Amino acid sequence: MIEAHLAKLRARDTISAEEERVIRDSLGTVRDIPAQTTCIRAGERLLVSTLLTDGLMCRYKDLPGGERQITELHVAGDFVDLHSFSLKQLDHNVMALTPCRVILVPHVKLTAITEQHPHLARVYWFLTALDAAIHREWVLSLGRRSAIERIAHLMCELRVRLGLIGQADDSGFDLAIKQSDLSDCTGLTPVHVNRTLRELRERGLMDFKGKRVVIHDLAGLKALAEFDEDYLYLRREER
Amino acid sequence: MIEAHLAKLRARDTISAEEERVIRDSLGTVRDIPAQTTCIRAGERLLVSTLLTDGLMCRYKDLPGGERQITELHVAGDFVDLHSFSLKQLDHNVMALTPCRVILVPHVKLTAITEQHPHLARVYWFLTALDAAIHREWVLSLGRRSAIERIAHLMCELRVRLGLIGQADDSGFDLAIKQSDLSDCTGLTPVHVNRTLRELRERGLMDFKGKRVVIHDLAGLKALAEFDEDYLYLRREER
DNA sequence: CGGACAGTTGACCTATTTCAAATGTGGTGG
DNA sequence: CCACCACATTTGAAATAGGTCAACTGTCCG
Repeated sequence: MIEAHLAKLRARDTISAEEERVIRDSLGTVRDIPAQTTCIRAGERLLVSTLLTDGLMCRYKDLPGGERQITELHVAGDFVDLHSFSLKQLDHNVMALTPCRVILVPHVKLTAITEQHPHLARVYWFLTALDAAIHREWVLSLGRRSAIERIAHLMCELRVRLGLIGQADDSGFDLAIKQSDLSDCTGLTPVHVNRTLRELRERGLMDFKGKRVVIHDLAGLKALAEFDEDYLYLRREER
Repeated sequence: MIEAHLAKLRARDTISAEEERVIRDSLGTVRDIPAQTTCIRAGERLLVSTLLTDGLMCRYKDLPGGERQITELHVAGDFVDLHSFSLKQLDHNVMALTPCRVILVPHVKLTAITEQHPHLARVYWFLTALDAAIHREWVLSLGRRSAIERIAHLMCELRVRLGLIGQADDSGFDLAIKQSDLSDCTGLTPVHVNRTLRELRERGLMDFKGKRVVIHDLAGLKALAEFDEDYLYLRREER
């Protein structure tokens, strides 16, 4: 059930059998969340963190006028709000984009990890630093990349992150979200996302149709996005 | 020398005398960095983290074409690359915007803190989560706010963060950066930043002239930016 | 079969960019 | 103290990427 999570960790550091046991002992309630459901709201007092085991979730913020901005997408194996352990309440909402399954991990268990398993604590600290690195890449995209570059870059990111858990390969991956969700990730309008996807199709790079991304020219897509996966910290290190 | 840093921590949690001593014992070399100097480059292997005690620094990423995007500004008291402790190398550069003084903190000292002072470790974990929260607010700005809103919002953020260390009040604060730096924060062109600053001045909200931000109408500025300081986590909590 | 909603397209609009030139401004050397 | 240089700021005019509005076309599901 947490294989994707362990795979994500083990791509970045060594997790001992003992540490794996500690992780498993920390797992609490399992919950299923229907698609399009906001499950955590900004400002709520939180006593658990949410580990996503199946489905696609997002974090988003919105403005009084109703504009929405997604700040990160989450795939299976991601701790969608590990940072709520430090923050106690979030500055953003969390929503299931597809039907999701999650495991709740009590903050008291995380506190115990910081007291008794410092290396594992550092690994989880790393995970939150990795989220921040992804945020920075999105800041760069939103600030300095064109519409087509932003979408191409996001697709490259998703391909790598889904690939880590065996849900993507060079030919593409399933992505059961709406074009308007994509527009909320990229700071564009749904209409312009639609036109830009057509452009990507017409350039022979990729096709997003029927909840699947089909990559026709991965090298070309990466080149357009100027994609450099260093920000995903895929190297194994002693953290 | 680290009073600003302690003030920043103590605005968010209780730091005991013992913990303060541990922090002081972790401090290494002091270094002065001239304005406009990049002191940390993406990809460098890092064994120390950098605590800023005086001046203004930024983290930035750039694209092959030369476009630059600043991902965060740092004021005195900030750990500009505490996350390098987890990440080992950065996905971005760090540059002094003004003449700066920093203290280097060896990662081995931080490791020791995670082994021996779990509460302090959680406080530092929190600091990196706070940086991520700031990143998310910037994602929202870049994705969904107009030029004038972005600049107004950034000024509101700086006023609060500088205020915490006694370097800003309701009337304004010193800000010794160029308009082009502001454009790199907000994803705009320097020309448009200039026009937008004029608009802010003409609306009687604020004036950025001679390296100082003079706020004429704080309430109006906040209203324009739809500024809500919750994302800066100013409440004291047991972390 | 119908209704709701996602995707698609066209025509027009505008915020921001681009390009280019003019005007400060602060520091340095003579 | 002044002249000059480099560089930041300011302004104008023209161009464009992306937004807005509105209609039409799937497509899925009850």
